[in-house]
Amino acid sequence: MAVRKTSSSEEISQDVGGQTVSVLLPLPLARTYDYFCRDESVAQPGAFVRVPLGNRWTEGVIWRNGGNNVHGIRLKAVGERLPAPPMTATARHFIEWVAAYTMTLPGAILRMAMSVPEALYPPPTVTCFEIADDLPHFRKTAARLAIIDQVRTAPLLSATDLARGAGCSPGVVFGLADAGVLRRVEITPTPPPRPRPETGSVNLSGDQQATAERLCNAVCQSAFGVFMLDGVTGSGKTEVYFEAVAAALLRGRQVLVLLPEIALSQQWRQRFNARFGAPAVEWHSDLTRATRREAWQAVANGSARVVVGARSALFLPFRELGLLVVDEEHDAAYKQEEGVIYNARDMAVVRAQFDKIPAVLVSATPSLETLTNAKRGRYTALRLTRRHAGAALPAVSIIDLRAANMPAGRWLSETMVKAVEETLGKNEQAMLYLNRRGYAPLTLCRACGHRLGCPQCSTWLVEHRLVNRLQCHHCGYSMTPPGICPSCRAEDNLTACGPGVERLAEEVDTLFPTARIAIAASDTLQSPKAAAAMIRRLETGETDIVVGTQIVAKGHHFPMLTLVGVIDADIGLGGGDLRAAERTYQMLHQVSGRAGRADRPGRVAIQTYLPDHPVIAALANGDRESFIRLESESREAARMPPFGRLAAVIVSGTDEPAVDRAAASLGRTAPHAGDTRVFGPAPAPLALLRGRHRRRLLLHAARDVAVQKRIAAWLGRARIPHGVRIQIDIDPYSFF
DNA sequence: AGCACGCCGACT
DNA sequence: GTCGGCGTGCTC
Repeated sequence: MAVRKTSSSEEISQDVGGQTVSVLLPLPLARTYDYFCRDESVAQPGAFVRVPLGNRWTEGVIWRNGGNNVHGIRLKAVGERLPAPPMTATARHFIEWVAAYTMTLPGAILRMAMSVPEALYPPPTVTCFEIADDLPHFRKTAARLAIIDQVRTAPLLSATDLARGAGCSPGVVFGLADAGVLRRVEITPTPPPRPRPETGSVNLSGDQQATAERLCNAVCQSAFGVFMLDGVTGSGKTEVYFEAVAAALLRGRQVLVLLPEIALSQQWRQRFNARFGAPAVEWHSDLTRATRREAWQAVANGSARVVVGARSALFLPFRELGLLVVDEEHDAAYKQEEGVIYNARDMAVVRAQFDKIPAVLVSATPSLETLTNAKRGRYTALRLTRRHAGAALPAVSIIDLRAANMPAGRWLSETMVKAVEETLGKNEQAMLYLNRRGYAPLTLCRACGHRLGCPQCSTWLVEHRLVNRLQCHHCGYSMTPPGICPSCRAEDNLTACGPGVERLAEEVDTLFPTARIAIAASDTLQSPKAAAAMIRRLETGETDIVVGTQIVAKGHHFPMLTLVGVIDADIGLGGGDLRAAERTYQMLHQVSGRAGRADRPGRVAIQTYLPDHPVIAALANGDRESFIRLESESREAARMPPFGRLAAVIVSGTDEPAVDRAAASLGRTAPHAGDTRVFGPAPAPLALLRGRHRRRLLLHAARDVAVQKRIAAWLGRARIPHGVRIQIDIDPYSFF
């Protein structure tokens, strides 16, 4: 068989032996690219391969045998097959499904599944040391003896680790190795320790036990099914689903637990370690490159049995997934708003369906979507209604700010101040919740009324006094607060408007000068270490009052924390957001759950100008059911999700008139079938973001309409000018 | 996503 | 006279 050499050595003509394969590349390309494959053993669908592309090389996945019948292109040959285990057919179908659903290119989804390209190659080895068989004579120094002692107690450690343990420099280790006392051994990364299902099993109450058994049965049947685990704060939801995790482990299956904010889940980790005697493998964006590679490989080779991760963990290369848990399933953090726009909770259900395994959606305040699916019988509802150890739910009181006559620049009403005083008087702790970072959300000029906005986004700059900056919370922009008004040049007339947690802490400090106050916000607790330290100070009683944003609402229990004060319950209730009421309810319910967990009864005080709002009323009466019914009825009447479907088409670009023209043109050609309507174009939630102007069209359809087809047909007719980008957001969340 | 090619401003 | 800015276009 003649191989015709071409100009480039990897190019090859199609008429020689071997076969053509379609390779999906982790790039935003419209379709798979064809390559020539000489070796039958390489041409396996799912195999990770290295292929030439232009003048470079890239990794990809053989998507199928046989090509696209491209004409006039000289196919290049697959370079090599990579040693990573091949992608399962299930994973490939999942990628295609997500691409079709989100209306993005399959390559963009594959990129999420191949986020660590170096993990496709053999892991680098680490040089470790053990004692040589025949010890030569050598000079015995204190440091050398300390190292030898280390090697005897813990063999096969790296030079760095041995040196750290012996309290000397790694050079000593190399010296001993050169002297023939130690032998070098090349070690591949040690697999993560295995969680043991039998380690710390706990005594579950009757209804906890019954619920756990339902989940365990589902795990053992290895069939698709979705469970809504709906339980009040403190009802032991985590312990219950841990039993299902144990069941999956016993059956030799992998488990994925999704958490909305993994970096701040110290308490979850502690509970997992206590129950299983080993940590879960973590996956989130803050991992270092090396840790990411190890984690990816551990998942792919099966040594990672339980993974706890943020939404992107859904695209890890599990081979034998047996259970998928979405904790805090209602949390908006599951919605990815940039790049590929998807909701990890919904995609988790789809992945469970492809893998034929149970998915458990866990929350104390399930989303209306999940509640409705349970009501329709698509999901199995499991409810835990009792707080364990008999802890009572906190008493909720409403503070009507209309009657409080709040002086300007003050945000704690007299009633709230008294509640904090009483709490501190009993040597208990208080949490004041205000979902606004920084010192003040707005800076304005008293002389001319000018407001300081971000030059690249349609947002106000937020003052962060602790770091003396004005910051945009949507792009990286920040500036030093100017002494004069940029508009009218008036001096010393810029004034902070409204409170953020920093300003609230200032007020608290003047009111309670002896109290020890902590500020907890995502920007004051950037690292998991800082967060852990803040939590520890609360646990040990070194903090009396914590002033925090939603970061404090997540599941931490502090036995001495008995008062939760909500400073402004009305943030987020205004505006036209479809889920404003639902989200506010979920947030305030969650933060309320921080009050009084052990034997001390908790109380919650909520400041509001809208005491009659259904959300506030539901919180005051502890009546979730009527709130949900009301919310559900109003959504159903408007045919809004989950009783109808929404999809947003976002038109963006730097050239504002061009964006407007493109958006208007899409508006004119929009589909208006009987069951479909398009609203807009209107300025998008952020009309200017990072220098790009944004317009939005909103497609509203009946629940059974495949909106993707409608949108594809609509956009297929449109001519989109250069420089204008179209993004599609199926099931949009944010409406501001 | 990279990376190259291509046409207009400040340097040796 | 060149070096280089990033705009647009292609990669089997």
